[in-house]
Amino acid sequence: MVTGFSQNLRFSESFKAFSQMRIAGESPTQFAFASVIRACVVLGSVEIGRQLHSLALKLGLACELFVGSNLADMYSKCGFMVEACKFFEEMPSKDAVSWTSMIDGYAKSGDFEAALLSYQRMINDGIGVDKYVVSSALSACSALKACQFGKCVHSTVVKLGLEVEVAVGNALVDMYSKSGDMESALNVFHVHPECRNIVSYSSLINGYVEMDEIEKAFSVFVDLQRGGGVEPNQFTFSSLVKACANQAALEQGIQLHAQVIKFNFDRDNFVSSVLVDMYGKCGLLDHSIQVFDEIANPTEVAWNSLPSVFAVNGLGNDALKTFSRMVRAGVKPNAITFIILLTGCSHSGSVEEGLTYFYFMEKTYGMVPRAGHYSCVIDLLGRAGRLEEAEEFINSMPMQPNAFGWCFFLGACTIRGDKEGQTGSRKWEDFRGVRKIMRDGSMKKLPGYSWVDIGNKTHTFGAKDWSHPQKKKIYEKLDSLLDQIKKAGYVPNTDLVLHDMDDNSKVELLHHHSERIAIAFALVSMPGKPIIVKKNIRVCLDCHSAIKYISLVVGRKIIVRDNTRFHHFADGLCSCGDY
DNA sequence: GTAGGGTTAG
Repeated sequence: MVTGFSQNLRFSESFKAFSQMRIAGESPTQFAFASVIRACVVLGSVEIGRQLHSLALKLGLACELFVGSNLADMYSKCGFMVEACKFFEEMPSKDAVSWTSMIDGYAKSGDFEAALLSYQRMINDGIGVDKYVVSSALSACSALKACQFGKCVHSTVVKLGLEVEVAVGNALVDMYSKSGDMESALNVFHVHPECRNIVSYSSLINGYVEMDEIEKAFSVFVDLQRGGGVEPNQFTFSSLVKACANQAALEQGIQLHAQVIKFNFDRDNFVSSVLVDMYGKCGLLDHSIQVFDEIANPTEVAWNSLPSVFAVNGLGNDALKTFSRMVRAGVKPNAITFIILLTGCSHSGSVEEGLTYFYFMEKTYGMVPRAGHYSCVIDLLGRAGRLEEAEEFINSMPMQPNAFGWCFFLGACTIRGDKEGQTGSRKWEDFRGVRKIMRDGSMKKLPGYSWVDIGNKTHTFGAKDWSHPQKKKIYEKLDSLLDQIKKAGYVPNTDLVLHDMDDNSKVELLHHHSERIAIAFALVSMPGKPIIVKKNIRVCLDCHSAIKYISLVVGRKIIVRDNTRFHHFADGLCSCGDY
């Protein structure tokens, strides 16, 4: 805050000095020009920048290297890439600094391919790279997870001996972490101790969090404080709290929250947003609301985190109310806001309301719905059993549904017993595209597993490979539960098992889904208390039905948090209303 | 004059 203010003051002074220079009739040097142009970037004023540009043209200084580079940088940093590019192309001589401005400008505007193309062009033009250029290029590689390109940049870095530069080392660690190549990330980290600082530590942590390697993320955190003697910062905490949100690891989440307060990062919007998310995903809505209410000026992301936890907990109405609050607060919703609202409506079965929001986003906010929004509408109609309308909707779409859209539609068809014949062969033709998208990695296909916390220990159960000291007892419990729920009216639904096998084996496989194993374990080891089971993928329809019966026959409250939402089972019913 | 890490979604 103070730095920002004094910086602004400094730049106001530089404007003043520049005007006095003009009034006195002295002609400014290209360096004086460069410094006032930089002031425009800090003050975010492209208007003054444009005036300086025309003045520079008048004085014949616009072609000077320093003035030119700074003008290109000014346009790109203010987000005017078209003008930056036009000006840059006309510059008679370009150096590493002016190229860096362009590479960085493209990266900041989200066009990472253009950033890397610029880097390539620069090399082809024979301009020597420096630490600034490679850092910018590596950061574009990170965003694209372009590990191959990143490795080429890495070899250039090694050739020029730039790895000892802290920012370059950090950029390398981050590039490998984001590409999921943790081995290479660790390698850079270990080979260059001079690059071990809070930035590279945070990149490593974040890499592990993205790979769902939570324990490794936490061990880096411990190492950072103990061995590294480095203080964690807001970046470190936002990654770690996110890990807790992903895993619904409440105990660790609470401990991190305490440290966030201790280190004074509780005013950071990033950290607060993810704390709201973490508490919501652990089922503690009151805590989410409390953390949110303490945020002084919530950004649109912070605003989004609240309705999203309402939505996953099946409170679609509260999500919509929060949206109204957001609008009243004068915060402009973004594309994700509408995904959240549509999801909330879809999970609570509010079809008409959802459709209203879908049309409202374009009419009122001029936001053109993307494939993701269309997918939500497919889900909205599909879950409500309005399959024909869903199909009409798909046919009326200006683009092909994405993988989510197809999965929602096919899921709804399966649940409603609408099989291939009725769905139409054309659709199944298109469905092949889904597999392709899944192979591309834009959708994760994970092996399913469940986990349950008993005391301070987390017990994990996979569908096939798992071992547990109390395995025998758990299987006995599972068998007796199956008998009990069958007597209560449960009928196994084997339609959902895609594997080609006989029906008995299918029942067996369903019966041993990880969430049921986890519930059986919780029942034998934790009498009396409500059971909270967490699962990394969606609960299947058969398990959903089985758990309803289990809650009935054992008379216990069972909460299952899957990857999309919470299911509160009690007395043979679920809070999701089977949506 | 130019450079490095984090948040919300299906």
